[in-house]
Amino acid sequence: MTTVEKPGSAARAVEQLRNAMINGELAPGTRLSETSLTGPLKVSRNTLREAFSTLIEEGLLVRQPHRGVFVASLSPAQIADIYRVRVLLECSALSQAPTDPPRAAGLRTAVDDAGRAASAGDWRAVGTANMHFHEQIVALAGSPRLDSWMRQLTAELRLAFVAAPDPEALHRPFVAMNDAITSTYEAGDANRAADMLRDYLLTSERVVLGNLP
Amino acid sequence: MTTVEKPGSAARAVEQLRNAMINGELAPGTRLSETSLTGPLKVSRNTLREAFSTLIEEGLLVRQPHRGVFVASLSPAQIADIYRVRVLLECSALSQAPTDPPRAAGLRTAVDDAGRAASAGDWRAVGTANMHFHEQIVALAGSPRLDSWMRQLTAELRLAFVAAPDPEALHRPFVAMNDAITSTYEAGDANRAADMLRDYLLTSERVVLGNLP
DNA sequence: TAACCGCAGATTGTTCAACAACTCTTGTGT
DNA sequence: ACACAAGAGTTGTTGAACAATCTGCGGTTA
Repeated sequence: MTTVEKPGSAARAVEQLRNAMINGELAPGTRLSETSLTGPLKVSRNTLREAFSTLIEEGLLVRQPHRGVFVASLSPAQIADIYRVRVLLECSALSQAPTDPPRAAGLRTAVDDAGRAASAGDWRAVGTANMHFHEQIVALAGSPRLDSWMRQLTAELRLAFVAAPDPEALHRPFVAMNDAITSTYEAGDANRAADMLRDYLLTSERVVLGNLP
Repeated sequence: MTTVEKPGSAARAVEQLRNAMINGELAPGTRLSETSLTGPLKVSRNTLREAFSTLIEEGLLVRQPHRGVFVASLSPAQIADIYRVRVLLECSALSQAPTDPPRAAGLRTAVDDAGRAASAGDWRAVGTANMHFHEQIVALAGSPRLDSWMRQLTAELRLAFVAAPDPEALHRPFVAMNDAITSTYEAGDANRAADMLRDYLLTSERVVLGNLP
């Protein structure tokens, strides 16, 4: 007996808002008026506020009391903090992970997805696949909690991506690196793969900070 | 001009519920009926639901759709996961932290608080001080995000504490270890302190798992 | 002119009442 | 004993209302 996963109005509103932010339709800093969103989303103000609450907890929205909720915009310091945490989580997960084919499969499919999207020139899809790749790295640790936190990190980072003027420069360089890291891990040298990943992340941080508006 | 931090009804309800859970007045597994809580908390159902949302995101409550919200009860697997993450976060933060007196001060005050509470026989306060000690360890990393996550971990762990039959056995052994770890860190040997901390945590995990109801 | 003040107008925070959708229990029939 | 339908109770969602707070505009004063 499989649970049917009925969405529910609030969950649907959360999903729509999250997608709108990730797709760049809601730029960081945008103010989300309660009354003017009840129409398009077809939900009541109370339900909308509940949706806001969960997105605020996820860090995608920010509430300024009595002024409204805004799409979060990451400061350089916050981005640096995210990368500090990423280095910690991802390198630990990768270096301590035993090398076994089933676990490597998740990495490989993410790498392939990124390659296909890059060939098609769809840089937003490349970004999505890249983030999925890093989520798979953390998944090597086998901790549901770390998985959840990592998803939150990637979601917030995408807010910085959509604000960037040059998506190709942001995602192009890392497709090959993903491949190299995965190959090294598949070859059994997890520690060397973790070292490559650390350099990767420091480079990525510079690129992202350099692409801020 | 300092912001006055007006609580707001929702935030006040969150605070009351959280305290009630940490103090053991709401045992894990308890069902929280919406209608029967609007009275004591003096808030409307909608506001109460907003409070539930934040506590659910914090992991202290669990929602079963159309059935209600329940005080979270940690399974042994979840506790093991929490400790896996704690080892990762705390040991990393401690080993990579430079030794300087202002940072050590936070640790030392938490240790002293625990010692005083232990002398007074107030084991719940000892547990609180212990958790504060570990939050201070993570604070050595200087990452607001890790601080936030660590607070969440300690809050959830307290749910396991209140369900334990013997609080003294749960907290007594670790006061001295806190002191030893802090002294080692103050002496400049952060790596050795991190090793001690790892053993500490593995011991603590066994104690907590052994004290499950 | 420029700075300050106060007053509408709009928006958020919170409450209340109602109804739909769903779950659990109870009682009935076979 | 088992299946099933009716009922009661709870959650999910909506809409309207009011208080508290912020914003922007216009007027006053130096």
